[in-house]
Amino acid sequence: MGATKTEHFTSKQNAIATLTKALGHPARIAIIEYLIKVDTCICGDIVNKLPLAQPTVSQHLKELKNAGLIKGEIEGNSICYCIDEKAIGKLQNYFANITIKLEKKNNCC
Amino acid sequence: MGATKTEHFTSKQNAIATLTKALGHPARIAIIEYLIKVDTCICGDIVNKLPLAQPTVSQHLKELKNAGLIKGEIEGNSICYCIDEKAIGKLQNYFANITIKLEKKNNCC
DNA sequence: AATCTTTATCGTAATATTGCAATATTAAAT
DNA sequence: ATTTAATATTGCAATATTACGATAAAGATT
Repeated sequence: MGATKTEHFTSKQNAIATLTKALGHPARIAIIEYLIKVDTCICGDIVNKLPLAQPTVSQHLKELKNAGLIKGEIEGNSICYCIDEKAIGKLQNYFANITIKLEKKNNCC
Repeated sequence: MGATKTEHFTSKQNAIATLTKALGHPARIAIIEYLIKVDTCICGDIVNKLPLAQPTVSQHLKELKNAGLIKGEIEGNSICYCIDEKAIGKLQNYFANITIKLEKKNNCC
């Protein structure tokens, strides 16, 4: 095997898993953090900021985009990638909700 | 290759990526949600609640535990797994922080 | 138009993940 | 002491991910 059995889970569960999976790599966390740090969205130097080869960075960006975490357009020979607030919002909401539920719960461990 | 170059990223970035990676699978999301739903922590029937074979569930539980998202002990022939609030707290904090930073930022896309 | 600069894609090797059958383990129940 | 019931481990096949060199694409610069 090796393929995730997504069809057996709810669409909500798959949606969250898609987002968390996309963030499940330090390079992609670093990309997100860099996008937050820079003032504008134009960040053509993102490759130089990461300890990875250019094709690798490009691939990570693609995965973040596929997951809906970043949006952006190619602008000439530079690029404009931004964080998609909606995706981050979903995650924030999800974990805030879990936290609330955990507070009401009596964990034995 | 195929191995993540963790050594090139900060320990904070790796820490978050470890947590998100562990949640990057719908089965593990489903496990977390089930642990929240059940009243007590004793949830020996978790295998029956998931559309996966017992060894697969066991493996997912192990990964969640390795990532620090759940804690628990074996109690005889049943098991007591709980969510580790600290790990969820870290994630909640992380995304809440990003949300705040994004609000202050002017995204162009 | 030729060159430069930047990002994307292709191809591929190394490694990791997913899933499960078979088996082991471990403690409770009989 | 056996059996039962539940979880863990092992081994393995299928698939996915990670990383990068080589190359392509596409607009900017000269």
